[in-house]
Amino acid sequence: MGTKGNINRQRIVEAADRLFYVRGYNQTSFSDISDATGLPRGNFYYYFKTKEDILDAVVESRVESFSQMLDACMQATSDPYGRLQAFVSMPLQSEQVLQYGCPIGTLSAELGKAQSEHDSRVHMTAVFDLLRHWCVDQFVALGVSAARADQLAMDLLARMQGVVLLASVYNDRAFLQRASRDIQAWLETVIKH
Amino acid sequence: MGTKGNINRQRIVEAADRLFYVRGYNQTSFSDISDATGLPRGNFYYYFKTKEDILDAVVESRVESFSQMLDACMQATSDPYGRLQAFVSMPLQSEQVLQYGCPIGTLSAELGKAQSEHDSRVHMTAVFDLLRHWCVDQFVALGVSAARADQLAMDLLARMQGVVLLASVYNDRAFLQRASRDIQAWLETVIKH
DNA sequence: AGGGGAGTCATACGATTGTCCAAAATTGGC
DNA sequence: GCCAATTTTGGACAATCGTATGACTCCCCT
Repeated sequence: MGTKGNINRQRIVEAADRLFYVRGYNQTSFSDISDATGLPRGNFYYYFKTKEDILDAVVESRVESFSQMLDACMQATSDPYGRLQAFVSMPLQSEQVLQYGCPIGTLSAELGKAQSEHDSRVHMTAVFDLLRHWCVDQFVALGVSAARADQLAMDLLARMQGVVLLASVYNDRAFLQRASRDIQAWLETVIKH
Repeated sequence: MGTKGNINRQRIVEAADRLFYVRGYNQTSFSDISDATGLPRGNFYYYFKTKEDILDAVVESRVESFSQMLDACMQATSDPYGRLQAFVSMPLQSEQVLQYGCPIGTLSAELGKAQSEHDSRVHMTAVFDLLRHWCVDQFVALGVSAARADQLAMDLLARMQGVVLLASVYNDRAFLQRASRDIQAWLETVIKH
């Protein structure tokens, strides 16, 4: 197993991840990734047979990235309510969210459009499922029933997605902060049911 | 002024509108619009100098379309609260929302990505501004202060966007219906402040 | 030390992209 | 029914897209 090989593969995935986020998947060409990495285009096909394979690797990378962030929320406190609070405040700590929106939401919206063949929606539900199940776990730990916990998790994700979308459309940092506080306040009222 | 000219121009805009919604702006080619309309590609450039000009016309068309829908909400009842309820239930009546998401939200997410030159974000804020100001008017008519009305309008739009996004990601009609009812319930608690 | 696989690189392919143009066809005013 | 303006048409354009290939270099293993 080549050690340098995985290094280049990782560089490709990292550059593609950033470019897919900033410019979108369809608007990112192999030349763009080539320019960003310094690697010739022909080299990509040693690691990935097709562009969609790169997308798969990027999605996998984002799953890993969000998984680490959830771990950080877990280690912040042992209180499930505090963990959810930390989760809600997470978009506030990203500088790029206001410019390019949510990495999951915008990519899902893009891949939700009709392609020629593959229905890529399956990919992004994986990332959303990660967050969804984690939220369900927190709500269940707070004594909520499983069915109700799933409803609350969906509501929470929907509210965060909507807030980030509108904040990025209007480039409105103040709204992002205020709406995040409102979500946290809503969480508080929901817990003491 | 040619009468047939405007007919063809309208056909182009209608086909582009549908294709931009179903397949996305960047993924829609001139050939696609040509196939959908039966008009040769060369004819497009008599009415539009560039592809972005077609996008402008499509956005203008969507503004008109949403404006008519708001008028329908206005004529449904004279009660501002009932009008807002009708507005919230609007995504429920669209069959395609579950498949392709919100026509405004998804296009905004796509155009919010970094292009080479033009910052097209200005276009979509126009459509969101239409809904935003209309909601503000309804809240003000209910006796809410202007500043608070704008906050409520942003909250309402954000919640609807988030619900539609997650519902389309999971293709979950039941969630779309339940979450819409929750938004309407939230509206009720907000009004009697 | 040299054979072989892992990894790199330049180049090229056919298809498609947005753009443009110069005729042909159509139209309306007189 | 003629002429000028408007509209239509089909093809050509340079560029770029994702894909593919084959020769090249490097390094490890026996």
